[in-house]
Amino acid sequence: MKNLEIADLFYNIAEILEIKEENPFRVRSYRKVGQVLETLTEDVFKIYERGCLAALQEIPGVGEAIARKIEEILKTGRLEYYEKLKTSVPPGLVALLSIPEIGPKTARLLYDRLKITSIEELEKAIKEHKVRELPGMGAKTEDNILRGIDLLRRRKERLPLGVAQPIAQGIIEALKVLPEAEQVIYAGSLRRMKETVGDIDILVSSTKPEAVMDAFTTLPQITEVLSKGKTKSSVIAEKGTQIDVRVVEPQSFGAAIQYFTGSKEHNIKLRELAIHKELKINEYGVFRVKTGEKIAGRTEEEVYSVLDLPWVPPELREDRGEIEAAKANRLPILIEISDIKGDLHVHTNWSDGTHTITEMVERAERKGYQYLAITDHSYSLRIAGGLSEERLKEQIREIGKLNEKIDKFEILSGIEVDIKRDGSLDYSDDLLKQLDIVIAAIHSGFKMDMEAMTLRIIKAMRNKYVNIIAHPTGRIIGERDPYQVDIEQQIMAAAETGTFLEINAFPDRLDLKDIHAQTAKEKGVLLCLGTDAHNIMHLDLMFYGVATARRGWLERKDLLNTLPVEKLMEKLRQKRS
DNA sequence: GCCGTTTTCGGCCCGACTGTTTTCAGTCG
Repeated sequence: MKNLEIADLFYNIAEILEIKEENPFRVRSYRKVGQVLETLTEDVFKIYERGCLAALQEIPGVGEAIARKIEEILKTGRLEYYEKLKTSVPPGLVALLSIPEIGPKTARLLYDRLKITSIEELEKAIKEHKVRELPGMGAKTEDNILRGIDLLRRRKERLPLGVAQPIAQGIIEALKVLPEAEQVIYAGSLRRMKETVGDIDILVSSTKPEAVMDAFTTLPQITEVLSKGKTKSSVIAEKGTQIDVRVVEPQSFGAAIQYFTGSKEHNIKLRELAIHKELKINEYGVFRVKTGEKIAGRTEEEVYSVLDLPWVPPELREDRGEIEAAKANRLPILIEISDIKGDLHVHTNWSDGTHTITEMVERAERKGYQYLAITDHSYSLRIAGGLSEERLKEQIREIGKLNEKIDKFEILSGIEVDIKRDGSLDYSDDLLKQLDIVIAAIHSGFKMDMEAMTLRIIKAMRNKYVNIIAHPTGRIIGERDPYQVDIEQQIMAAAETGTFLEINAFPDRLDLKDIHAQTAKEKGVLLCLGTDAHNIMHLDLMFYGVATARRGWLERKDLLNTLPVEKLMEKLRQKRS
């Protein structure tokens, strides 16, 4: 079983235990292990091979009991404990938990009293008004559960960051004009720049919260109000997106941003730290337990500071070692958008882009870049107007002429060359040699098995003219899974051959993803950012690439295109010599 | 079930909203 499957298994255990009203901390332990396994870059099996149970117990949240369970899963492909546990609860009952409004207590009650074991049976019981007869239930609860079922059925996948961010921005603009609203900001996974966002959290500081709530719940883009209180409301807006708005007093704004930015795991760790210092953290501030005195809350920096920690950038707040790093004063100095000196993956109307080389260059200059790599598609990709050898030579000459005309800016002639099924490239080495930069990528034959795909890419890396592998796993978020490729081997091969790996900044891709970028950095691989722009507006997508790099703990030195042009050219030529 | 600059045992994050209650339990984030 793979990491994600094992994680799912532990999640299931947690849910069943919850229905059985087991010790909630035990439930949390299983859930925690699920979360950790999901974000682990190394295969659990490899960890186990390396050092058996002891190595497994190095994984945070894994103790002796769970290590033994993982061992059993790896050895036998199943877990006896889980198989037994499953039989103790009707299978449909766990599914009820996925309905918003229904938690373990309600699920249990529905089963004990009405023998309900599926969503369909629950619907039927509600229509017969049987649920309202149960203790603690009423007509309104029945309505809410029905609405929950409806919500579940039309619930969308998590939104890609590139979709959620503009929606949030729109709401923020609308709230900012309110005279009652002082500061407005998005928090949650959006502020942490996670690649997908479940719902949008917005935070407002105001001394008149009710006025803000009234205005928010009546905005034109809102289609449904789920709940509305004095300081907190939830609504459904464009594309079925849930938006939660929370209002706090200005003197608590910092504590509230910290609290609502999360992640949950990060915050739990912080609060545990606070307890050791006899402090209590909530969304209103940091308080002394004994006296109730408030000692921080206006800014986020204050909150971290009273815990003797430096401020932690939101992109790092995933409980993946950032608190330990902060304690030791070893937080990375994350790359900023202003560190980016140029875009290294750009298409023009020579292939499937919409704008000319000149138009792209002008836009890049206006963004303050020092260089731009023109990397149109290669011949195999006919559908995208891939360049023939002749056309590419022509483009090289054209770029040469343009470079003579401009000052203080360098246009790099490049290509996004297709890696063919056998790992060979679309053009001869003689032609590749004439380019400043060669990006290699896979655009066809996605369905190869892992071994073949990995070899295919590694073979391309061994070509001394290939500088960069573009979108190394080929995923399209929410649409296409990554191709089967051994990412660890790919990273090792990149280190060995002096090839760079791209973080494709296009928000549907973000490929490499955060945790893989981090692994690459740790293995000494240099990464580079490219927007894959097909028009001038796309050059602005660099924002999302930088966010992904930051989530991967990358610093300026870890990225190719933070270098000034001379150093960049030097790096690009290194592999050839 | 995990974990340790209080601890190898006894803790384990915190509050808003809702609906059903007459003071609170359940759910959610």
